[in-house]
Amino acid sequence: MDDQPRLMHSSHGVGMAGHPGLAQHMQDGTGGADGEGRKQDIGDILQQIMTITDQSLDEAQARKHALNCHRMKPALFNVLCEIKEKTVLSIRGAQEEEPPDAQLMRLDNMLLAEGVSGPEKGGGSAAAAAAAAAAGGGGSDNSAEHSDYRAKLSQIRQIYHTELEKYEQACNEFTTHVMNLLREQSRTRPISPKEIERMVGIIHRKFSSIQMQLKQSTCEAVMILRSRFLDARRKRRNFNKQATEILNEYFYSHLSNPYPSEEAKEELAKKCSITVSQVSNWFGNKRIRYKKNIGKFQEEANMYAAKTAATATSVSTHGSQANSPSTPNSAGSAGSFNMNSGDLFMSVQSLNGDSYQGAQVGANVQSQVDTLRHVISQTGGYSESLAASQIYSPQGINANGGWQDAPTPSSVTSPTEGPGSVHSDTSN
DNA sequence: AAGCATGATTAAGG
DNA sequence: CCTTAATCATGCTT
Repeated sequence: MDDQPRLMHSSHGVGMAGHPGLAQHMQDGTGGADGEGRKQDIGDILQQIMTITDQSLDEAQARKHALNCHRMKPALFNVLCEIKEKTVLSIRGAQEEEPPDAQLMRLDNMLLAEGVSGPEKGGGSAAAAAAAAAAGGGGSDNSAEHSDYRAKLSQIRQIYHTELEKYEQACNEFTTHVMNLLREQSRTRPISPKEIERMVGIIHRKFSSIQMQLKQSTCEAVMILRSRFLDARRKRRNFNKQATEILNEYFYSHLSNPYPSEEAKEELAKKCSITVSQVSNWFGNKRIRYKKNIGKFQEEANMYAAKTAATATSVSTHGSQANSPSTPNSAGSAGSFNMNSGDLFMSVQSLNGDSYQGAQVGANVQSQVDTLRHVISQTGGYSESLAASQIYSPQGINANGGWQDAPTPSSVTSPTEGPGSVHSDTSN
């Protein structure tokens, strides 16, 4: 429409030069009395049709008008109608229904599942959650990566929607345009509503194939984003120091049974701002690595044991005020434990042997026991290596490597080499 | 760059 | 589904 002037301008001269006087000839309507004349007339018309593309628009318009006014027109129209009647059946038979495209359905489903084509705002976060669930295990991850992912997804979503809208609009425009054309043409040639319908169908199909491309590329983009997101998850980042501290604290204060319950995991996860599955991972790794090389973790164990022991004792002595993570005087308390480590060890043993199976109170006691034992082992390590090794070996880990069904600590194993060979690496 | 530390993943077992 | 044990892949330190 916009380029009408351009078209007119460019082809004006050609049209006029190419067919001088044709219109005038038409309008004159030469004598229809004899067959010769009629034949020639039709020949002219055909010629005109064949060369119609060479004409400029206004010229064509004029011609069209002339044609409409031509006295032969109704007859010609009728003939065309007859021909049409005969052919329309075959046309209709050729193009009927189309099976719902499986590919398109897949794409639609995926886009819906990704939240790209779903409802407005909730879609993005839902997709992120879905991705998280697919990636990890469950639970909502609360991190920057997520928001990043979500932002990118919504960006994709936005592009998708604007493009889709554009296509839809273009499709509608084109359809109405074609329909107008057809309607106009229906004055000159027979066009049934069915035909228009069919045309519209064709247009829609064409556009929907374009839309499918859009959907496909959107899907691809989402997949890429997602895989990158998953890679980013796989690409580990160390937990921050505080989180590690909390986890270690729990681990070493539950050393005889370092299997946090679901609730405990949740709480740890919350405290460390990581997911529950990350907590599980951490404990899994920690257990296995600790068990594999207890000696290596000795120092760490002592540290955390002393720390929690200090807080624990401060709790038990001072009653309520407890949770200052910065333990006041870990060294001092360790020193004081050093004095009567033997007694404590005895009591620890008896406690450990009797009371920790199952009950919550037992577990509580047990954690204290663990803590104390660590402190003892630490002090023992400093004073006498043999005691330390004896104390250390029965950490609930039996010879088989089991943690739960550890035998009573009194059955101290330890041919010199056990995990208890502390003296060598405490200096490290 | 090498080597260790560490979070995540996977296979196997219960 | 949870655990262990092995392994991967990366981060950090040396």
